[in-house]
Amino acid sequence: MNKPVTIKDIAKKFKCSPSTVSRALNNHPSINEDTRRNLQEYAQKVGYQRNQVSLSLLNKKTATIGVIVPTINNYHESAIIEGIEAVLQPLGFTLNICVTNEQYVLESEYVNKLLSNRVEGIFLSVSQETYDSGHYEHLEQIKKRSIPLIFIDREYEGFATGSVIIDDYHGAFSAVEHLVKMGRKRIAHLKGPNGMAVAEERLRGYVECLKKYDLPVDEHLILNTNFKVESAIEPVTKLMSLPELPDAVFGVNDQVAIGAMKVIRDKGLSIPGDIAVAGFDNSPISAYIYPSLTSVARPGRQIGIEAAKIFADYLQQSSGKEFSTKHIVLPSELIVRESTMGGG
Amino acid sequence: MNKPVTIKDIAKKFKCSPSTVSRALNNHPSINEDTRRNLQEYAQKVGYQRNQVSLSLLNKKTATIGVIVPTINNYHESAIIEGIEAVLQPLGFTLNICVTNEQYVLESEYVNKLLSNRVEGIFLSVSQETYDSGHYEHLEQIKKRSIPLIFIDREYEGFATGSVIIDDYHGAFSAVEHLVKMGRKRIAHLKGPNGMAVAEERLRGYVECLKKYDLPVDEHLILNTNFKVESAIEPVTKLMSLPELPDAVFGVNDQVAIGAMKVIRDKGLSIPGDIAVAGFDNSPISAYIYPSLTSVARPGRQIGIEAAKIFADYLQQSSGKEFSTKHIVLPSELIVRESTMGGG
DNA sequence: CAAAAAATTTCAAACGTTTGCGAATGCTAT
DNA sequence: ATAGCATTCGCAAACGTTTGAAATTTTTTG
Repeated sequence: MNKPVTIKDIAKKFKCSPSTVSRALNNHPSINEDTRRNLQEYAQKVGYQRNQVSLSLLNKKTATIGVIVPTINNYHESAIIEGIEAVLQPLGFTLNICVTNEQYVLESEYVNKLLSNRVEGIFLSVSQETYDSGHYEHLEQIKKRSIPLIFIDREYEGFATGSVIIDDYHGAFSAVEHLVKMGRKRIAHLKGPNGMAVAEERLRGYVECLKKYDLPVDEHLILNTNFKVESAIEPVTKLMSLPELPDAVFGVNDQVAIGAMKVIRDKGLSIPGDIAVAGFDNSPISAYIYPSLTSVARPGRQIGIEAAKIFADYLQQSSGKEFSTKHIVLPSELIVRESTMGGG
Repeated sequence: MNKPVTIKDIAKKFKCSPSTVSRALNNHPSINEDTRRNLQEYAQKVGYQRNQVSLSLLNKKTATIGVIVPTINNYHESAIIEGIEAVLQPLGFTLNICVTNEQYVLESEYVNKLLSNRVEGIFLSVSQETYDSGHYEHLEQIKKRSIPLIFIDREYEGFATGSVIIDDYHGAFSAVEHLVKMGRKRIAHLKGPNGMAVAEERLRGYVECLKKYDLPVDEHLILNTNFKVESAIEPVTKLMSLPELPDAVFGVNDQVAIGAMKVIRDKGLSIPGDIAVAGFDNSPISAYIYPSLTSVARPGRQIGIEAAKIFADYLQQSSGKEFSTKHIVLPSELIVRESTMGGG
C-alpha cells in the first residue's frame, strides 16, 4: 500500500505551512491567487486525496451510517437498502452494511462495531434470534449514546425510536378476504417464525379475517416456515395429505407461496382450480411465473426512502433535539393475479 | 448525539494519565492488577467504546473494505456479498457497500470516496456504463495508491489485478449443447447488454456451440435484454411472430428466461413441448417454478469467498509485495430441469 | 540501610487535517 | 516618514488513541 500523499508532504515541497495548503485546497479567500492555483495544480498532479479519517476525528462526524439487516439475499431487503442509498448517497453518506444472518450475537457485535466506528445513525431490521432471546442491551447502548436508531421492516415495539414498517396486518387481511370472496372456505396459512412481528401481524390478519367471515380457524391449517422457498415443501406436503384438503393457501411471503405451488402441482392438483395460492412481497417474478401469483405488494424501496428521510430530517434541524420517534406505517396493496382467479 | 466517553475522561476521573487507561483496557502486563480492574470496571460501567476513528488515523488501518456493485437487487449479487462477508467479517473487517446502478459517474465517485475513506481493499464489479464509456481513470487511481483491487464477476481485462469470475463461456456452451442434444435446431438467445464481458462470453458460448454442431447462427434469433425480467417481454414477443418459430430459448439469466416463459405460454405454446427454455444463474426459485427451469449454476457465494481469500492472503504475507493478479475462473454447472426435458 | 532491581506510571510524539488568532508584509493616505 | 489598513501566511491546538522511553515508586537484596 503506497503511502498516500498528505498535506504536509505538499507543504514541505512548497516550503509553506500545512495551513496554507489546507486553505488553498479549500479555496479559502485569504490565500493568494497564485499560490492557490499552484498548490491545487500540484495536489491534482500527485493525486492528493484528503484523508477523511483525520477529518472525521477532528469534526466528530464520519458521514457514515450503519445498516443492519438479517439478510440481503432477497428482493425485499435489497430494495430497502437501495431506497436508503437513494436518499443518503446524495447527502454524502456512506453505508456500512452488516448482515446478521438472523443471529443475535452477530447483531450485537455489529452494533458495537458500528458505535465504535462512530456511525451517525443506525438502521436496524431486528434479527429472528434477537426476537427469540428478548435481549436488547445492544439497543440500549445505541440509545445511551443517543445515536439515531431507525427500525426498518422489523421493529422492537418496546423501544421508543423511529421506525418504518408496512401494514402487515391489513395486507394479510386483504389477501385472505380476497380468497374468501373468491369462494374459498378452507384457507391454510404458511406462517413465518414465531415472535417475529411481521409474521405475527400477518397471522393476525389471517385469523381476524377468517373470524370476520365466520370461518373456523383450524390449527392444522397453520404451518411454520422460515420465509425460504425450501421451508414450504415439507409443511405443504403434510397439508396435502390431510383427509380434507384446503382450497387455498396464503403464504407469509412469495417464496413459500411458490414452494407451495410446486408441491400442489406435484400432487396433480390445479392452481387455482383446486387450490388458490396467494403470497406476500410482490417480488418481480411473481407476475411472470405460471400461474402468476397473487401477492401483497410491499414497497421495500419506499421503506428505505422513508427511513432515510426521518434521519435526514433529524440532521436538518440538528438543534440538539431528541431523535424522532415517528412511526411510519406504509400501506400494502393486494395485487390480484391468476393464482387466485376463478371459482374454487 | 451524546459525547462518547473518552480515555481522557476516564483518566481525569482516576487522576491518572491516558496512557495508563489505555494500557489497562488493553490488558498491558505492566499495569497494576488493582488499577487495571478498577479502570476496566469503570469503563464498562460508563459504556466506554474505543474510538476506532482515532485508531485508524494512528495505525493507518481502517479495517474497512469497499464493495462496489452495479446492483444488489438480485440473488447473484447479494450472494457474492454474503460470501465476502463470510470471510472478512471474522477477520474484523467492515464492508462499505456502494451501488452504482450501472452508472459510470457513481462508480467513479464511489472509488474516490472509498480511497478518501482509506479503505484497505476494493472489490469491484464494473458497471455497464463504465464498459460503454471505456473510462478507467478511477481504476488507475486505485492502482496508484496500490490498494488491492479485485474484480468480481465483471472484470476489465486490460487491468492487471486479481479477479474472480465464472466460466461464462463454457456455462453457456453446455446449456446450448444440452438443447442441441435434446434435438433443438432453432435456438434463440436473449443476450445481455453489449460490451459487458459476462454477456459477451455467454453469447460466444452460444455461437461457438451452434457452430460446433453445424447449426446456422441466425441474427434474428439473437435479441437484446438488460438482465431484467421485463426486458425479455418485447423481444420474445417479436420472436414469437417470426414466420418460423424457434424451438428453444437460451436466456442470459433466469430472469429473462422466466420472462420468455411467460410470453411463450401466453401465445398458447407449451414448454418444453413446443419451445424449450434454459436460463443462467440457478436462482433459488428456478427449481420451484413451473415448469422448473433448466439453468447454469453460478456460484455467487463462492465468488465472494474466493475474492475475499485473495485479499486475505495478501494481508497475510503483508511483506510489501505487489498485489496478486491471480485470476480465478470458477466452473459453472448446468442444472437440467423440466423446461428442457423431452423431445422437441 | 543503601543500592540495585523490578514494577508501575507518566511524558511526549505521532497519525492528518482544520481554524482562530496573531504576525509579517506590502500598500495607501496623511 | 509613519500610522493605518488590507493581504497573506504561520503557529499552535485540537480530535482520541497508542507506545517507546524516561521517570517514578515499590520491592528485593546484600
